[in-house]
Amino acid sequence: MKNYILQIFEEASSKLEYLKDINLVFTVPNQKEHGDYSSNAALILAKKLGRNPRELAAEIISNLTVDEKVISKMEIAGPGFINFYFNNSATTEIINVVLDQKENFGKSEKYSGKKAMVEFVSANPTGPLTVGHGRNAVIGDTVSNMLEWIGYKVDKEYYFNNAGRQMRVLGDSLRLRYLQLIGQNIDFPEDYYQGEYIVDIAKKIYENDGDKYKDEKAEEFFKEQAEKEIFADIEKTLNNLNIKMDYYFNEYRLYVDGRVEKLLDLFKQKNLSYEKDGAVWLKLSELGNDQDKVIVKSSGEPTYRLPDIAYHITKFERGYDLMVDLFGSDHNATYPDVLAGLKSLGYDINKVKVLIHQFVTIMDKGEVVKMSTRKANFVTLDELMEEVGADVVRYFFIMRSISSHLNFDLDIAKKHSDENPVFYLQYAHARICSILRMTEEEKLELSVENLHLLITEAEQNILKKIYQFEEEILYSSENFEPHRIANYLEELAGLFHKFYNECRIIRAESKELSEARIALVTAVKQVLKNGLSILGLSAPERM
RNA sequence: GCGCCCGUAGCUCAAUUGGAUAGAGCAUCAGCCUUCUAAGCUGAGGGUUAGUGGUUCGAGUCCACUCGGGCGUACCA
Repeated sequence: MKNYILQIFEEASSKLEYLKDINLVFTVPNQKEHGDYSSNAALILAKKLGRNPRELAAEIISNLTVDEKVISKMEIAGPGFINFYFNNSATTEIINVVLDQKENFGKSEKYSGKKAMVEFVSANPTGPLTVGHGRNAVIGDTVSNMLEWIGYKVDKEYYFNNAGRQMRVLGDSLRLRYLQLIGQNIDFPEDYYQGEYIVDIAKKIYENDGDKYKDEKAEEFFKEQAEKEIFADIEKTLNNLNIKMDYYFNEYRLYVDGRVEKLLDLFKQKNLSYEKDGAVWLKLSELGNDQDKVIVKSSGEPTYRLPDIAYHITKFERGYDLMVDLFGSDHNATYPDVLAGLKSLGYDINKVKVLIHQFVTIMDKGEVVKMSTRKANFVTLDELMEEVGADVVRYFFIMRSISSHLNFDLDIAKKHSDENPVFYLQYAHARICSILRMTEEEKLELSVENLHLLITEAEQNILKKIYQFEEEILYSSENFEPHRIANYLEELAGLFHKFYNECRIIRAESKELSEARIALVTAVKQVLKNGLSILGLSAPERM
């Protein structure tokens, strides 16, 4: 429908040159009395051209050539909006489209042929994924799905670092737990990893090999064991969340391949770095940032900036048209340095989209739970999923805009309550499945022969909503706003539930109407299913 | 101090380049199942969009300042 209006505006623009000067936007008005779609073009042009907006609106309307079978009415309203009203017979056409395209309905080709990478989770293997990581994981996976729906070929990548002090402390934490286990009296330092999972790994080693490693001096063995076990655990958690990474990228590789060293040379060569106090600094202040930052410490060890820039260079070299980085807000100070570094080397940083999501606040029994992997007072994602299920967890994490803080109330989530919005969506799907099972028994069949019978307000509202599906996905995806899809689905489910309460499907006024309504609810079912799959949720046939 | 994000109904949150009368869910109250799943539907109450000023035909949205909260502000990542 929107495309139709856009088309007639484009036709008119050959006569009205000024229509080419603005970005045409058609919105669905809040008030039903304001029509099905609305344009504010005349208002915007009025300012530009210094003319009366209502006059302009009249001029635009008189230059639009419309098919009366599609649009029943156009009118000027308020200060100069142009409102469009659609014919009922035109709206039912969407049912045929849905039934024809099935699981592809809503997809767009706009970015087909383009490659995107979404880098997310990227937690170092120092402990199980927590609820805190969950939001990152779910947003990243959903954004990946969305980009695929608008045509991108998407790779999902997990970047990690298994070197450095963090990991040494981790390895040593495991070693001490192991020694405790075989009977040695050892003080466990306070600033070591306190989590029970370390003890579990130690037990596993002990059960397999006894005290074989009691004299193991090298930290390497324990570090490797810890990393291996923790990574296996992380992958299992992601798998439980229905997330499959395409690649795991180890920062270490950047050193082995000599990329870090090469980059350092390049900065030096381009006179973008200098030495001071025994460290190497990047001239970020010359590149428009606040201050210069260290890229190699006086100890000779690079800071994260150097490998991070080198890592992003590999992304460019791998030919991605779009690179999405997803971080929690605790990283919001780091990425400008990386981007500035890339830009100084001539890379097009418009291709890099950095998404920052705000933190999850965990509420338990009315109190805020402070999270720290080191101190081990966290709730793991697995624990949460065991209590409420993966669908609920996924939904909770994307139902709010990513720039909003998210309150995760464990008490409510654990209740497995009927009030949960996920169930509302899934219930609509299950309800339709149930109806369709019964129509079979009643020997009623789907038919698109009499769709013109779908004239009630409840039916028309559903049809218009379905029309908006593709544009909603496109808008949400281009703007990286997964929560909008959840909102859309809640609205569609709501319109269906309302329809269900007002209209009979089996034993409607006529057999023809029944069969047209079967076509309608089959279409709704398909759209719900498609939307749920973008969100990575199941579409149950029974509840 | 400085940077980023946020402040909308009792609570959790929505709200297409700035658009028309700011919407949902929960909670509260009142209704709807001998008829396709009541995990549903209908109705009621609930708001100076933190505050002040500005920009304009029009501001929850943009600008300035104030207040309040989160995250940063490392030779940690």
